[in-house]
Amino acid sequence: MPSSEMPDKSVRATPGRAKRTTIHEVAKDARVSKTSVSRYLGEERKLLSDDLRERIEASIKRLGFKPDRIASSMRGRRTRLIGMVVADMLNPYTVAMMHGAETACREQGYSLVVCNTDRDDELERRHLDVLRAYSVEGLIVNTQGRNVDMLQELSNEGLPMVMVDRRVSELNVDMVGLDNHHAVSLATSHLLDQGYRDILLISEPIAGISTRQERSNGFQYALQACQDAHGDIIEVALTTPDALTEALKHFMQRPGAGPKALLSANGVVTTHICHVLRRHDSISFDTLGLIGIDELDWCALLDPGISTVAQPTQHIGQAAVDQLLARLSMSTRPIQHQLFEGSLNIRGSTRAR
Amino acid sequence: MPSSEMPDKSVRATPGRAKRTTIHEVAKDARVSKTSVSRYLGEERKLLSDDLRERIEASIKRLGFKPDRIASSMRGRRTRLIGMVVADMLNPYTVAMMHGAETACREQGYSLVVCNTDRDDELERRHLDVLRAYSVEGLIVNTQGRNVDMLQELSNEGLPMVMVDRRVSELNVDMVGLDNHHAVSLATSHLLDQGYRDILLISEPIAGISTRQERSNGFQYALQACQDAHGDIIEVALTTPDALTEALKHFMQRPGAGPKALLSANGVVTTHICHVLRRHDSISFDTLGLIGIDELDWCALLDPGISTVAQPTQHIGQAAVDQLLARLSMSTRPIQHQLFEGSLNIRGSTRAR
DNA sequence: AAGCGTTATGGAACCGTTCCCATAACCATA
DNA sequence: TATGGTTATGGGAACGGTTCCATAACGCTT
Repeated sequence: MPSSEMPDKSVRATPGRAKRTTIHEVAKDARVSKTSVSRYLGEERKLLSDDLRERIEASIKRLGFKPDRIASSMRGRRTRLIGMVVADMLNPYTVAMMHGAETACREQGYSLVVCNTDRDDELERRHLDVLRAYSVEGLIVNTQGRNVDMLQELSNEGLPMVMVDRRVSELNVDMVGLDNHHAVSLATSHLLDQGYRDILLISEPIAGISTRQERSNGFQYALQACQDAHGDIIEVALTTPDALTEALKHFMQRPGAGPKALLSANGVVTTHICHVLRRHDSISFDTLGLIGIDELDWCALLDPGISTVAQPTQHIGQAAVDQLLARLSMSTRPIQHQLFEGSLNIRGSTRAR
Repeated sequence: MPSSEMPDKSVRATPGRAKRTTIHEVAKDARVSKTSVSRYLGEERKLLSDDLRERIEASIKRLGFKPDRIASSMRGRRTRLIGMVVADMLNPYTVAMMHGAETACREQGYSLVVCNTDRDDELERRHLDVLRAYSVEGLIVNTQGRNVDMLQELSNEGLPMVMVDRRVSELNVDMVGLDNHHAVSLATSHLLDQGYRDILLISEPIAGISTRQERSNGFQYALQACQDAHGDIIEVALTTPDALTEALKHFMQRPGAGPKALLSANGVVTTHICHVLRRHDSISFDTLGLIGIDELDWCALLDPGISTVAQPTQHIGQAAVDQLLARLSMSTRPIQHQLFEGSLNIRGSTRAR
């Protein structure tokens, strides 16, 4: 017998979903129809007579029945899943926001499917595809903003969506984030108050990301309050570490209008700045002020403390979920952009002398 | 007419899942049966003739059809979901591990449903219930270990499961984590090498959590290498901040066998220690050494640098997923505990003088 | 031309729920 | 007793796919 080459397809061992007690078996056990069991499970429980209710309850307990959410979402069309697409899962801001969102979801009976794009557009598309395929009931997006078409389409299909942290102007959906103008003006005026007169805003490449743009604009605006102050903005890609080093060196050497300070546009930038400073001199804020947007675990730790503007990150995540659920139950409500105010934490890094 | 009080049930606006193109419409459009379309989508594509294949492909493109994963998981029984239950989502270790897991999932076509228990047993149970209800194909658990019965049950039902970071001895499932004995011995010998002779291990309450127990045991074992060294272990609940402060004060004042050092059992503890130290003196490691398990963003930053034993956190997350998928395709393979080695980062905080 | 093994295709059952609709049971009113 | 209006219950289609099984179509032998 000639053995024909043929891949063995028989292995396919454990099936994904284990066989469990079904509503049908409960119905049989309780001598009622599956409709009644379904009623018991859902919001129509009050329609049932005491008799049926008790029998069903007993059977469910005896058989250890747990309803299958997947099956129920088939006809019922409610997956109770919320999708979340984030650009950078390792960013402390993102983490705290996720945490707030997860908590809010749980409290409302939803679960969160988290997707990380690592700032990759193609990955973002793929993730959106997947989330659509799972019929998530809503989408929280922290997007790079280069897949507007796709997001637009999803939104048009009726998928509730809320942008978080960043807004995409073409996208006509709810948004939750920081009042960047206020935050940056808080930071800038503080620096000016402390006597700094030559200020450098360090941002990641703006590249159409609203948050960065707004912080940049806000900075320029806030500077105008002080005639004799000079401000500059520099965009550095953190992927090329030397860029930041060079930028800082250049800033320090350049003759300025007065005491120098850095304004870091976000937490990741702050971290990088500190690493660069540490690598060259040991960190001292006698000759160079520093304030950053985003509070980090260690800002109070690094002697003499780094001043920050803190975002209410967990609230933001929570608010995103709230918005989503609000829209879910009232799709016609007006589009809403919900901005939170940052709060200033003054520490040693901005006590000029 | 007496108006009877009655809640308005009619609002129930947008349904969760939008109406989309179905396999049935594609079939009609391509003049084939839905079976053929299903074949095209699945792994039986090679069974189709070129003619059909092309027609189906064209129709799918024209109609913009995207298969519904929920529906396909009904009969097909593969949800392509992985559930992950973590004790503390804000812990940097957890975050990095999640990141590794998310990446691995995506690469294998799975999605991750993340649940945070905030170290609450009841919440853990609820989350497990939910994940079961979604028929996740596998479970990654970073558990408090007080719901063994439930985890056991899930595992018995055939749900592949892998514990991460912490092991629960009663649970006969795969595990991925750090070689704690090695890590702690790395740290301890380093301290001894540097001449520290009075060492305090600071841990969160052991409370049956394997990782903490192992680090504690490993510490005691490693100490034996040095006759004239003295070691102590203290468990502090970080929820009562003064406990740690008191413990440190007591340790510092007590007469010791020689130079004193702290060994922090994990990153969260390290953070707390630094905060306490900073609040009292300014941090200086001249009179007190410090090394921590878990590398943190800022350990290199805090002058003169905090020594650590770093875990390959992302690898751990990735390995957890790998294990899960391996078991998914071969349920009979032997239980495996996969331990990674930590790596020592020597910095100024352990250069005794 | 009949018989047989392959390959390509379709029909229909099925997965575990929800929901629409029909109907039985009951009470009140005419 | 007939009529009508509730209320409690069940039957079965539906959801959007997958999979089992039957069969048509096609060579290839004999």
